[in-house]
Amino acid sequence: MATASDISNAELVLLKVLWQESPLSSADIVERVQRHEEWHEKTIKTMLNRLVKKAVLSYEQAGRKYLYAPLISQQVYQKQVSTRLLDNVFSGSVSGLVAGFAQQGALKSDDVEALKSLIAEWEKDQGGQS
Amino acid sequence: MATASDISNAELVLLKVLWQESPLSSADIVERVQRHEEWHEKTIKTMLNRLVKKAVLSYEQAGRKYLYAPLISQQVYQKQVSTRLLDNVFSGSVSGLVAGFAQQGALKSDDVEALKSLIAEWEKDQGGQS
DNA sequence: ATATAAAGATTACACATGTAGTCCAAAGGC
DNA sequence: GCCTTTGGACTACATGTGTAATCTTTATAT
Repeated sequence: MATASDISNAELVLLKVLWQESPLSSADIVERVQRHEEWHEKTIKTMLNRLVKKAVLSYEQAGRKYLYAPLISQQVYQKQVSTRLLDNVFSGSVSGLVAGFAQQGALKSDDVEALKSLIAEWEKDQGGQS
Repeated sequence: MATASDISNAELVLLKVLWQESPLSSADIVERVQRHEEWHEKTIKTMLNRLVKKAVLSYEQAGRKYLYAPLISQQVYQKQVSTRLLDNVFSGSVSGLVAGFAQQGALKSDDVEALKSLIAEWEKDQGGQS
């Protein structure tokens, strides 16, 4: 099974494209990737191949082309990498993680509103559950 | 300058030891690392060497030994990796990141209390600044 | 039909990383 | 003083990753 730690930074770029829209042909992927990265077409195709081998992407044949699609969802990926960061670097402390962002001024007012809702949710569950 | 992305997972283990206590001799580092990891002494010494070359660690000579110390603080490291995760995987949305944890039940009541304080701080600053 | 272009498969190569082994010099034990 | 151990330096080697070029098989344009 494909785990997020098997996905390199460069590969993540392709995955992001496919999270936005899939399935896509390699030509489409190349075109979209090249909007932001100066990567050679051959490079991108190599990465597509490796991602298929790693079972991160699937493909279906359409004529003589392949149409690629992600086998791992963005949600699952996000969960995996953020959990690893949390455990590995912040000893499991969510607030420690957020505190860093607060210091850097990375907290936007939208974030704060969303955090308040999350906290309210959490407290409701807590009341119901405990 | 040493940036957090130059530090591999295995190397991070050594760095964590030195964040707890430094400077330490290689023998001490080996001993502490081996409390948790089954790594050969030679392996650990190779990594020490590489970390020095990468300017992640410094050393001072003490007789015929070296005493190693981190050149990057845990705070700076945490900031770098969490910012990279945030930008790269969550498009800069702190609340998106936290929402994932909330779903997984990774939020502890300590975290929630700490988050409330952070929010209160943030709102105070906001009032003063805007 | 033939030459060319396009898709994917295969091969290439340098640098990073995990995982040690070997070499050499200094320190200590006896 | 000689042998063994210990510290660090250097060497080794497989696998992963970034970055393509070449090969092979069609499809297509003329």
